[in-house]
Amino acid sequence: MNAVLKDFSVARPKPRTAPRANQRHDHVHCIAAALATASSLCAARGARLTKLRRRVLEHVWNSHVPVGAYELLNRLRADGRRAAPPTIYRALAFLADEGLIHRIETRNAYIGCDFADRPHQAQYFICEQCGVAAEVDASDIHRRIAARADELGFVVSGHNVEVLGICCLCQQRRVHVGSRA
Amino acid sequence: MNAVLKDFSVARPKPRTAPRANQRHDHVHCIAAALATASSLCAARGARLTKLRRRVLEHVWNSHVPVGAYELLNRLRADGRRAAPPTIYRALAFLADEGLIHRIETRNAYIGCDFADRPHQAQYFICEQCGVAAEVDASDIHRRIAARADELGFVVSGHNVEVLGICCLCQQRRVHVGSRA
DNA sequence: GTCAATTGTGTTATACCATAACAAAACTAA
DNA sequence: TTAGTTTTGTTATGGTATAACACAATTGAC
Repeated sequence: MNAVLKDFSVARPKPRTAPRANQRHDHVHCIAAALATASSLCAARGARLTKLRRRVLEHVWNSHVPVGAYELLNRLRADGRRAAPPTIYRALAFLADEGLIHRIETRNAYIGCDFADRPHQAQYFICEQCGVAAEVDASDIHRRIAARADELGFVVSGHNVEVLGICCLCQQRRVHVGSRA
Repeated sequence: MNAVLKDFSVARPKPRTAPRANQRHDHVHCIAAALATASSLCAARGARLTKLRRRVLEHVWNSHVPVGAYELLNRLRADGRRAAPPTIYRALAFLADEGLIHRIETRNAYIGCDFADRPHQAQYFICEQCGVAAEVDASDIHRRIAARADELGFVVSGHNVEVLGICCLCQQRRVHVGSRA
C-alpha cells in the first residue's frame, strides 16, 4: 500500500533534517490503488460501490487536498451527469460509512482515507499553505487521548484530530521565496 | 480558577474507579469567574470588551454545552437587542481572537475557554449524550502530536482535538436506566 | 468640548454547507 | 415478470457564515 506516499509524507529516513527536494509520488497509481482497495473492500462486505459512488471517490482522490461537497458536485456535472446536492451527500455518506473517506471538520471538506483496509483512529496534518492533508495513524497519540479519557471517566467512541501548520514542502518553497527576495 | 470544575471533570482523586454521585459545580460562580477573567485580560491588552461582546460571552458561558451562532443570536434578540448574523459572528470572532472562546468544529458551535489566561493547546472531550464539552490542556497529547509533526517535517501552528464519547455522568445515568429496565 | 480618525454595530443581501421528503429508476431475488 | 429493495433524481428548505455598505460610538489630538 503506497497510500502514505503523499506529497509531504513521502518516506523520510532522516527526521529532524531538512526535507529533501520536492519528491512527488505517482498519483495515478495512488488513485488506482485506492479505487482497487475500495472495490475489493466493498465486494467483500456486499456493499455496492455503484458507478456514481465510484466516480465520487475518484473525484475525492483527485488530490490530497480535501474537497468540498459542492466542488464534487460541479465535477460530477462536468462529467455530464445531472446531480443535485443530495446526490453528492448520499455518495459521501456511503463512502464515509465504508471508511473510504474522511471528513475534514476544519475545512468542511472530504478526503480519501489512506487506511481504509484496517480499523484505525487517524489524525490529519493539514498544510495551511498548499491545503494538503496528510493522514497518519499514530497509535501513540491515540493512546495519550485514551489515557486522558480514562482519567476523566470518559468512554471514547471516536476522535477528530486535525493539526494545522506548514508542511515540509511548503517550508522549502518559502525558503526559496525568501532567498530570492 | 475553578474553570475545570465542570459537569464531568470535577476533581476526581480516584481515576479508574466509578465516578461519584452527580456533583454539580457552582455555575453562577463559574460564569462570574470567566467574565472577570475576560474583563481583566481585555483591559490588560487594550482590547475592548464592549457590552455586546460581554453579553455574547455570557450567553456562551450559559452552559458547558457548545452553542451555535444562531442560538446565540436568538438569545441576543431575547435580550431585546436588534441583531443579525454579522453581529454575532463579529462578536464571536473577537472573543475567539482574544482566546476567550473556542469553536467546536464537530458541532459548528462555540464554548467558553477554560484556560483563557494562559497560552495552551486544548483538547475537548465531548459527550454525545448530554452534549457537554470538557476542555483539557493535556501537554502529553500535545507533545505526541508535536513529535509526530516533527517526523513529518511539519511546523505546527495549532491543532484541533475533539474526542467523542460518553461522559462519566451519562454513564451513571445509563446504568440507572438499565437497572430500572 | 470639537473635530477627525478609528473602531464597533446595524442592515441587507447573499454564498456556502447540508438534509427532508417524495418520485422515478435500477437492481435483486424469487 | 413481478414484487421488494436499494439507489438516484428532483424540489424545496434549513443551517452556517460572510461581503458590502451605512450609521453610531469611541478615542485621541487639539
